[in-house]
Amino acid sequence: MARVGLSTERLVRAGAELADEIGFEQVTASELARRFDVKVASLYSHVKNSQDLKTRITLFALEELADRAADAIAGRAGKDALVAFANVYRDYEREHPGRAAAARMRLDPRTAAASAGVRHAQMTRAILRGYELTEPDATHAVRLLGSVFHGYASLESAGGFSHSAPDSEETWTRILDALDALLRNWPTASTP
Amino acid sequence: MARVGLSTERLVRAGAELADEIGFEQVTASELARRFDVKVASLYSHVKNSQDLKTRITLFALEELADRAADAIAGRAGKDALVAFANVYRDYEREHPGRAAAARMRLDPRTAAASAGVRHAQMTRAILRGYELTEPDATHAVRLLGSVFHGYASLESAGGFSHSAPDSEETWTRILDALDALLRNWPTASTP
DNA sequence: TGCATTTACCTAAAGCATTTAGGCAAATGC
DNA sequence: GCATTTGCCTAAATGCTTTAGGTAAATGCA
Repeated sequence: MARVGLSTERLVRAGAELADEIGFEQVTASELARRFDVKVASLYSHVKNSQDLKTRITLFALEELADRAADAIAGRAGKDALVAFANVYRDYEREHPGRAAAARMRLDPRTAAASAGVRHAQMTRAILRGYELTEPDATHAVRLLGSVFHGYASLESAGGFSHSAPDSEETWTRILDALDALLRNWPTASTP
Repeated sequence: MARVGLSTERLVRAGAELADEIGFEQVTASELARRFDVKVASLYSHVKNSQDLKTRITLFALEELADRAADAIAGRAGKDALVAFANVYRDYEREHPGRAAAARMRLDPRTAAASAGVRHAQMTRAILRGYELTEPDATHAVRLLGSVFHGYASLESAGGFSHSAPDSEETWTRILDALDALLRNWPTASTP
């Protein structure tokens, strides 16, 4: 019985690739075992169960995404940083749709708190250094940006903006313009 | 053999309730059959398959949500309409988390085009009548609002904003203030 | 090198969800 | 009151998940 050389690491990476190919929801232990030409039960020495596998793929995607974002914002500030940062999310969605879907998966609070998710929030806050926001407005803005990036990627990948003018590319640019303008001129109080 | 009185309609409604109780992802034909105290195979006279059931729950949720939104914006305009409209989404998420998750499920393009999803887009556009936006800016703004509502609900339900100050309620209010300000002052061109 | 231990993958089996085929009894229509 | 339709059934195949226990390959140490 030849050994294939399974490991948690290899399973997670292969799982991420599989997600990009067939969709994150479709990633199963069975399919993954098939890819490695191995019996399903063999995976259970490396991952606790199917849920554990998916969680690890999510954590992997969050890390990868955070690394890319960190690269993108290094040496940039203001709108330049905002655009570079935002484009990381959008590009990741296009390049790795399965991993991006994984990155949107709900994690239990403890796992989430120990994930690269916190790096994402920190980087978003760093972007805001280029704008003059003080607490608690900075936090509100972090949450707004997170919502927009998350929501836009999700809707766009669901095909929400395709087959209608103007094209999604154009909208994305204009949304970033709008967010930049908003951050430079964040309203201080409710204006009914 | 007593007849329970299954129908597609009843299955979908019960499926929606089940989703709110145990989560949309956890809704299965088996669990639904259990609720009706009926054998699983019996469901297959009323829905094509498990995917069909989920799709119908999604369509149902989209309709219900669109009806609520229509009620909310009737007789309102400007920021008043924007806030009422946005709150429908947020309240629905809290009141019916499973249905809200269903409403976020990816539909195939043909099904989506025939769904209440188009009403949502139309209503969002109607909201913008209170602001002075011309095409293509109105479309960009529709997409931005969709992204924010979608993204915020998704992140909030995933617990993204809990256990940290300021509370989510406060952020939501301030985000709506910000969106209102942005729509009243939508940037016309790129401002580097 | 030779043997013991650990490790990696295996077979077997049970549990549960999905789906189809075919049957019987209850409801419906004439 | 009988024929037809309809609703729910049983039975069975398929596939994914998970655990238990076995065997052979790799590793380590004398």
